[in-house]
Amino acid sequence: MARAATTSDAFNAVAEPRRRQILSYLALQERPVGDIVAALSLDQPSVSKHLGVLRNVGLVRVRRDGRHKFYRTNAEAIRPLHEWAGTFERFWRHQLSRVKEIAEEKAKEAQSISKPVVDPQI
Amino acid sequence: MARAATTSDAFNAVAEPRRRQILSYLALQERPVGDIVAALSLDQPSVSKHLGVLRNVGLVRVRRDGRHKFYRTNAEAIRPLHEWAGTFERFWRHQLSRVKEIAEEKAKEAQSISKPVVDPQI
DNA sequence: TTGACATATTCCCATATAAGAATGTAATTT
DNA sequence: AAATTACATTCTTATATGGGAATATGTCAA
Repeated sequence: MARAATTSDAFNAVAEPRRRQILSYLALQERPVGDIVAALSLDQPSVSKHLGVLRNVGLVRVRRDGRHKFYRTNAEAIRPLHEWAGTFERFWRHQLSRVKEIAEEKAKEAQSISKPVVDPQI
Repeated sequence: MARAATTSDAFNAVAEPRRRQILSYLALQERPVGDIVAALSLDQPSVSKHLGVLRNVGLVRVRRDGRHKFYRTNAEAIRPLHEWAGTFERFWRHQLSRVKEIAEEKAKEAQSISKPVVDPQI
């Protein structure tokens, strides 16, 4: 079996850096394809293809106006990703506090070496 | 150019569902490879390969003990993902409030139809 | 040393990419 | 209708994948 399609879910879709750029660009305001091309200096077909992937997984929405198509990011679709990553938050907090503890222990050691047994308070 | 390597960053690495499972499993406690194989019912070579990818991008750490290797997830490495997704939080909040507004407007309409012009307060 | 156990690596294969180039399609203007 | 503008699709190509099977490596035990 090969790698899962980029269109299989939001996780695969946002693995591509340009698609993340596009999402950020379209989060603030809807934009026609040409603006994305200009703003991110990518080729037009490339942008259309990336937008196709993003549309497929619901990460962007389109609105047509004459010969322009306005795309905007559908932030809701990014939420599952945020939530999945969020389930690890308590773990990285623990890790951080362990790192802190160790750092503090080391600092203490260093202190007791440089200042042998003089004036423990302060 | 082909798709970026799964080992190019955390985004690509976690795009694979089994690797996300492994990360969740190893978040609570370090585990030898055999436990992962049993818990997720995957083939051992498959697990080793996934662990290789995760190790490459710093998503897991290893400790050897005799002929066992204990893996644990390095939650810190998931943080950038959480933070990137988090930059869209205010947008999905806005979207939600818009949806709410619309729902409330509709409810109001429905109400004014069923209760024509009777007692607007309350 | 031999053997058993735990994990890693290699090879093969079907599949999917992303970029680039070229072409297609749809809507608008002249 | 012809030309133009704005996007989308198709084709090719180099490259990477994940699973399965087989094999290699490393560590301990008898």
